[in-house]
Amino acid sequence: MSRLAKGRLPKQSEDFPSWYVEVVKQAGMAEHGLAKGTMIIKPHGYAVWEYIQRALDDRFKATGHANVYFPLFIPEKLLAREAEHVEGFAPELAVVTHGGGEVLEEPLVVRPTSEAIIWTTYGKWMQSYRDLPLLYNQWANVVRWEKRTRLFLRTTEFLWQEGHTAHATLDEAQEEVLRMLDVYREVAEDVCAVPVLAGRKTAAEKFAGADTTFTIEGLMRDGKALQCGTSHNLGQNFSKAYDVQFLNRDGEQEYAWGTSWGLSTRMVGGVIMTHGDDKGLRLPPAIAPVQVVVVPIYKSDDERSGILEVAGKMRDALAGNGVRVRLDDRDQHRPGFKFSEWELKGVPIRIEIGPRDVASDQVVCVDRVVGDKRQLATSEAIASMASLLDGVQRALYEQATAFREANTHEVSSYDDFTDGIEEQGGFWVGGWCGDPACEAKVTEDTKATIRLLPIEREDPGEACLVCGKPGLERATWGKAY
RNA sequence: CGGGAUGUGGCGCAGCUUGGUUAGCGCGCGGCGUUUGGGACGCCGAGGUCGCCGGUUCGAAUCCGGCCAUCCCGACCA
Repeated sequence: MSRLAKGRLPKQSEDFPSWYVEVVKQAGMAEHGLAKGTMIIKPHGYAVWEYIQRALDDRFKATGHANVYFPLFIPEKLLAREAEHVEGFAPELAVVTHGGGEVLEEPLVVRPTSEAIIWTTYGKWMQSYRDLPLLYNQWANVVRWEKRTRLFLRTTEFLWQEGHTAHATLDEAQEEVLRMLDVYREVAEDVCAVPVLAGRKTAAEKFAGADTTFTIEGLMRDGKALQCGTSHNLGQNFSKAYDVQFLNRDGEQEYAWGTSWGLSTRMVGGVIMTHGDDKGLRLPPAIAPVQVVVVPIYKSDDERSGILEVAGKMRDALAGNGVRVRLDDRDQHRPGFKFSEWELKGVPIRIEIGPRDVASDQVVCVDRVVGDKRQLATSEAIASMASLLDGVQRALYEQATAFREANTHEVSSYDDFTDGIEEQGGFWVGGWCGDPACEAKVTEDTKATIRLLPIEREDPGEACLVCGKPGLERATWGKAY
C-alpha cells in the first residue's frame, strides 16, 4: 500500500514481487505474523485452502487412504537415524530445548516433515505382508527455518498434507508414488486451473531421504517455475533406518517399501501467481470462496428496499442451485467501490441489479476473466450460472496453458539457452548427459535448475546442452521460486 | 549469513538535519446529512507509553550509546 495511490496495485508486469505481496494483503488472503517468516492466513485465503484441501482429501479417500495424526514434536535423536534425511533438514530445524520451565533432557525437534516419527511407528503396525499396505495421510503444520521467506510460497511454518505409505514391494510403492502424483496433477489442473508438468527430479533436486522424487511444476506469470507438489519413492531408506520389517510371502523378514507425498499452502501462492492480473486475484470457481457476488444499485431509500428484495431473491435462487453467492448489501459503499473490491478478491462472476434491470426483469452479468458485460434475463442468469462458472474455470486453465506454451522453448544451443532464460524466463527443454557437473554449471551460469525430467527416461535424441556429449535425458530447465 | 531499509493512532506516512509549549497529514473508524450504473462528499468526533533500555540536557519523537524486531534484495532452500 505504501507509495501507492489509494487502493491501487503495482502493475504486475512492472514489479511482480511487489504486485504479489500487495495482492496477497489487499485481497485479504494473508498477512505477516509477528515472528519472522510466519503467516497469518486470513478468512479469504484460508477458504481457498479449504477448497484445495477438500479436493485432495476426497481423492485420497477415493484411492484408499485414511487420515491420521502424528505429534508435532520429534525427539531429536530419532531424526538423526536416516543420514541423508537429517543432513538435508538439519539447517532448517526448530528445536525446543525448554519445557515447563526446565531444560529438557533431550531436545525436541518441531517436525519439518514426519517421516521419522511415522516410520518409527509403522514398525509397530506391521508384522506380515498381510498388514500391508499402510495407506495414511495427515493434515498438519510443519516448520522449516528458511532464510528467505515469502507469503504462501515459503513460510517458516506452513500447512500441508503429507501422505506416508508402506508397501510389500517396490513395484507397489512406485505405483503409489505415480498414482498420488497424478492426484496432484488433477487437483492442480482441474480444480486450481493451474496447468502443470509432471516429472522426475534429478538426484540433486530430490527429497533428502528419497530414492526418487516426482514433482508437478507450474509456470507463473513472471516466467518462474513453482514446484506445486512432490511425491517420493523412499525405497527402503526409512524402513532400514527405523528397522521396519515384515514377514513376506516367502516367510522371510523384509524391509518395507515406502512413499511420501506432500502438497502445501504454497499452492495458494501458485493460484495467485498463475491467474492474477493488474486488478488483483482471479480465482477459479472451483476454489473461489465466493463464486458470484450480487451488487445492488439504487439511488434512493425507496429504490433501495425494492432492489434489495429482488437481489435477495437472486441470491436465494443461486444458493438453492448450489452456487456460492454473496449479496453485497453494504450501504456504506457505492457500487464502483464494490466492483473493484470484488475484482481484487478474484470473484469469478458479478451480477449487478439496478432499477433499469428490475424494470425489465434482467440483470447485468460481468465475467472476471474475460471482463465482458452482458444483460441476461433473470431466469436465464439463474439457470445458466453453473455453465457460466464452468466457462470461467475453463478460460483460466486455457489462458494459463497458452501462457505456458508460449513460454516453453526447445533449445539446442547453450548460448541461446542462457540468453533466453535470462531474458524471458520460462521453461527450456533440451538434452542433458546426466552429469551433475553440467547441471551445476547451468545453475552457476543462469541460476536456473532442472525442474524435471520425464517420469520415464526418454532419449532426448540430441546432445547435452551443456557439454555436447550424448544426451541421456530430456531435461526441462527453469528459474524457480 | 552478506547487502539495503524500517520501527510514530487500525493502515500508510511526515516531523528528526537545526531539541522547546496541545506530535501532524491521508486513508480507515463512529455520528449526522447529502449521495449511490466504475474506487462519493460535507460537518462533527474518537483514537498515539513516537520499538525497548540507558545517557546528554532545564527540556528528547528529534542528539549519543546499546539492544530488539520486522521487511526488501541476494546466498541458502524436500
